[in-house]
Amino acid sequence: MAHLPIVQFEEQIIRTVEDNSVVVVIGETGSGKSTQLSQMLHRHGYSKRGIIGVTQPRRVAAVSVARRVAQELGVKLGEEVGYAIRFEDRTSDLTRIKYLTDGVLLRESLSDPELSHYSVIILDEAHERSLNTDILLGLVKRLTKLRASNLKVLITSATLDGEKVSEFFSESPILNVPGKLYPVEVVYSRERPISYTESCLKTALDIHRKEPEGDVLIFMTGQDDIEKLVSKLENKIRGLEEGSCMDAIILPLHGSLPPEMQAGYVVDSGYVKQRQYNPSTGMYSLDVVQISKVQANQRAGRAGRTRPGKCYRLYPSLMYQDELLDVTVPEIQRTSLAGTVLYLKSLDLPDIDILKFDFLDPPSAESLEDALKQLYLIDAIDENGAITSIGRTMAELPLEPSLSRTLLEANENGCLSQALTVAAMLSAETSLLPNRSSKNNEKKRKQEPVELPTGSGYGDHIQMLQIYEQWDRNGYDIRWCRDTGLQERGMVFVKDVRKQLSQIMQKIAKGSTDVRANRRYRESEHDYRNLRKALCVGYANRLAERMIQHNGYRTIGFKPQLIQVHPSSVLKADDDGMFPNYVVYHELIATSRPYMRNLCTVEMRWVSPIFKKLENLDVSKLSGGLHRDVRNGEGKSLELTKKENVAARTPDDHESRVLAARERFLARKAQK
DNA sequence: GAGCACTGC
Repeated sequence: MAHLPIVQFEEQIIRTVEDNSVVVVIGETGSGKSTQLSQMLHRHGYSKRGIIGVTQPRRVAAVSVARRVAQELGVKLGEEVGYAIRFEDRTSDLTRIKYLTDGVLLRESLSDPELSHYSVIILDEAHERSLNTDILLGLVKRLTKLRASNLKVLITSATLDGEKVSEFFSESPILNVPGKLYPVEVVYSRERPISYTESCLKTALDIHRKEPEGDVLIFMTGQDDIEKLVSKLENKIRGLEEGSCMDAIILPLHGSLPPEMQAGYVVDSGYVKQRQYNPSTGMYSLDVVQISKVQANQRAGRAGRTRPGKCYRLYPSLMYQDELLDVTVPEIQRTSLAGTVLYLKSLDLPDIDILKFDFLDPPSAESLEDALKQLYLIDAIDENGAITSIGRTMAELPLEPSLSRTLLEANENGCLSQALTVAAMLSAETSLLPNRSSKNNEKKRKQEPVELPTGSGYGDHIQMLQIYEQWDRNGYDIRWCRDTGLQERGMVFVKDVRKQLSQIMQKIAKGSTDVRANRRYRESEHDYRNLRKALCVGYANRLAERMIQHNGYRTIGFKPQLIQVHPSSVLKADDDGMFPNYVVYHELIATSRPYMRNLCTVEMRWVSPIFKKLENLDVSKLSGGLHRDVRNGEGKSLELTKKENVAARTPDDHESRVLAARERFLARKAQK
């Protein structure tokens, strides 16, 4: 510990914390800030009146840092030093230093908005600007005013961008702690890369042949490119003259492969694949974009962890200086905010105007209005933007709003156990299903793979339900997952999520519900009608309508977009080559084309309430009066038209009602 | 024959 650079600053740090309620600590990799700050404050008595909480963006970090600190203090993990991550709370009444993911701290603040158990909150790795960290920054800022006398806040960041955070916390002091990196020499390319994979290949081979021995770490944008480069490198290295240079081992490193690597050389392509959300179309896209200067410096830093290193940037230094953004666009500006807005609404902050919530980097008004619109469509807020009792209950569930809403509806519907399974399966996100085209899978397995259910023609949600039920029938045997090619780790995660959701739902429903996974399939229900109905209510903000005489769909409720069924979907066209008229989708994603991923067929008659709601939608009212003064009159006349229309309807004729509502909706759209 | 980068409750 004594060798960590931060230790020599202890006195200065404590003095600054004593005099200020917020302190920004800039410390590069290896400074020891994650393990030492908490211990320093503990030594100086800050853990006497409350817990010292340290947040981390990732679970592994929370666990490993807690373990280290417990070891350094010579205490048993879970006693004075503990951690809390989803599914795992290793703290006790003795705990004085608590490491936790920032998601867990957000959950805690739902039941304890002033975070009164804590005397100190350290937001670690704030430079990563994860969505949860950004929400916490805003909440903690409020707390420093509410609890000025008994709360200390430390924000740590690895970059030199501390001024902005300091400004946000009304000019709080910034402390700089040097890191423990070895020098890294940066080499730029003379020209911009034409094909960055080709440049990677060439540079890696050059390093291998000409530079002294060492490991090479290459930063690329995706699994596909990585796998291609690995096979190309293998071929080239094999082709090199024997004895002309050292042998090389080539290892792919991406999402599904856990280990962290040190390196002597870094090759930085200058690009990253980034996911971003477009609030006007409701669509995500995955784009290869230039990295920021911060990212470039972090990549270079990876060369200097264990000894001096070298970083090859496959782009000219002018491009670094003039084109790369200083910092990465924070996640809060790249994601759908429905969940975030619902969370904030459920906190009942006195300054209710979500559009004016104090974010370090505020998301666009458009993005917030999109979130409000979506929440309105699924009944989480009313037409004035106030949170409903449904919305309150939804916020208690660790799910995105559409799935929370589905669970509540399913609970009314008598199909909760099924909905729990679907919600848990979708929480796993990274595809659990075997990739049919993957050559490896087919070669590896000698015997015929076990056939998986295909959703009975109702789509991917139903397929997920059927798969999980089949696993249940097989006694949750992990070998069954292996035989069917399902992701084993992923399925275990689903089981954990399902258990957690079941417990919360039982609490909400006061224990009167049956959440057993095997409850439904023993009965004779084959059309999954109630479940699909519940999904239609939960996904009211994600509805698509098939175009006439056409197999493409049009999104409803967004700027209309032509979208296709994703090729990975189990939903196939019927015997006439047609898809169903209406579907709800889990996600819109533009890759080579705009696609809907994970869909469920719904019936026309269930869709009419959605059109009705869209018809009544007035975003200016939802956003708590932002434009209310200007549009007041217009809003009133619209109310009248709506009532007349309701009166004129024949209640029985569902189809014509849907069509009429749809027509009005489209007409209104065209007027705008 | 077209594909999903990370992470979290």
